[in-house]
Amino acid sequence: MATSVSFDRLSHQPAYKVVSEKIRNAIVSGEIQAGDLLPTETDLAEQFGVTRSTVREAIRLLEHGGILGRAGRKRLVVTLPGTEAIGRSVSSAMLMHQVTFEELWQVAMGLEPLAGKLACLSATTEEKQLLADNLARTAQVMNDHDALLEVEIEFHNLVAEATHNNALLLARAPLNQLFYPAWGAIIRALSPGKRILVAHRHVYDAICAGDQDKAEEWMEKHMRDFRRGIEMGNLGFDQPVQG
Amino acid sequence: MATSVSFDRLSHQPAYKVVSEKIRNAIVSGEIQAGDLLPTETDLAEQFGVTRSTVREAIRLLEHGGILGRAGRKRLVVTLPGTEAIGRSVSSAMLMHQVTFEELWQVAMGLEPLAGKLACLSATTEEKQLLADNLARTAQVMNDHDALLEVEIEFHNLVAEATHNNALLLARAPLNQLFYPAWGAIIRALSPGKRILVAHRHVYDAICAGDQDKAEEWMEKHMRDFRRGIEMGNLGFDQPVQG
DNA sequence: GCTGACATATTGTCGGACAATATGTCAATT
DNA sequence: AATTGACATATTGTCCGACAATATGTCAGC
Repeated sequence: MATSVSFDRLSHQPAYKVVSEKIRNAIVSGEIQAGDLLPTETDLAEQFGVTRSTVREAIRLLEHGGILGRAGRKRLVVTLPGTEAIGRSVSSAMLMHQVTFEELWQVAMGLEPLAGKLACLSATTEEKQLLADNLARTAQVMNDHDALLEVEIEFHNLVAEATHNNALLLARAPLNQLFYPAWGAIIRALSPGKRILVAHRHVYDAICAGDQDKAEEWMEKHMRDFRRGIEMGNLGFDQPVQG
Repeated sequence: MATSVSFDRLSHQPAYKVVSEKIRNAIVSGEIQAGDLLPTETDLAEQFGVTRSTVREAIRLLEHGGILGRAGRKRLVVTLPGTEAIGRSVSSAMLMHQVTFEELWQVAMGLEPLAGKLACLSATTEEKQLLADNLARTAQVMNDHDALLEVEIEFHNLVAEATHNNALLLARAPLNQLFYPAWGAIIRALSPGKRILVAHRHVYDAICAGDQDKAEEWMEKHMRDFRRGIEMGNLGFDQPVQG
């Protein structure tokens, strides 16, 4: 017979990918710190023994993940991928997967109450103050739909940040992004300023009092309101979210 | 006075970014379906009126997000970014943010029990069968650490898939990836095969019975075991996760 | 010390070139 | 008829060199 030996499928990775991986490793392993400037393209090209074009392609590969950013729109800088970068890429994936409001909401029901609960444990006085400021502004703009949307989103972000849990922040970033337009539609359709303010106030009180159960419970109520809002506004709860 | 008019800060986006955005839009908006072949680089260059190098950089930008993949290592194909692609990019972000086990675990405590609960509503008989198969294999390999790790991870993935909630799948992908090594360490240190099997079995039973509360509860117990494992194994519960 | 002029460095874009490899075509062979 | 082989073609990966636009640094002059 002929097939006595079998060979591994040899993987001829393109150079730009190899270069990209090397740079990524140097970054993730901490060899290059966040905030450091990357060597110039010409330098990198020399070091790796490839052309500048190849280096450029490698860099683009990393740039989108938010690992690399520009400092003053020239030199590239190693950056911590923030929630925006992650939110963008994951939420566009969700869009392509035709995720429905219901699916999004279910995940948010897992994460937002959790955020409220955890915030009770770790919110600093500064963060509590920011929440208080937010509440005050909410009370003022209750009838201005656009402004209300802003403070509503901000409130949830503040609570999430108060958890000091980066994993949570990154996980909920895409949800945030996708809910944005939906919240806007609900607010315009139902003017739920009052209900929002009440729920937020309870969550805030709970956080200040360190009452985890109450924070969790009111966050949950708040999210259920959101769901009812979509249903009542006939915004298509089982429809794919729109970008 | 001089400042009667004010000019917008003109944003001179580099061409490769513009091209990348245009392609991305065409994809996300559904103008190009997943599975479609992208035009060749030369074509794109002509259409956009730029050089091939520029097009290539634009493509690299999208390639990393998993939106574009290769068909047979030549032509580029529009692809749905799967959980692997998302998992990779988000988990590397979490690594850079020095996320601790505790933070990860907290998020998992929000998502895994939720997955169990939702799976009760939507698991098909096929999926239940897959879970049953997994349980059978788990019983067999209980003392083989590597194999046990595999089936353990698989079980959680199967439950998550049984929810048919893409948002949930994408959100938990990075956690999965980061827990992997930790699970391995726990299993090697404590040989918790028995406890794992018991918990899995209860979750499975609950899913088959459609008992949401029970599924949620046992998933929670299972995750608490995981936490105790890290603590008992002295694996540094408040330490940053290692890649 | 600040300003402005100037040199320099770095990125963004272009154009062309070539090797390696898939893909398609078509005749020759069995 | 199906397979094989030879050949032309298309497409990607990589290289080179070039230039414009723009930050950045330097240094004289006020």
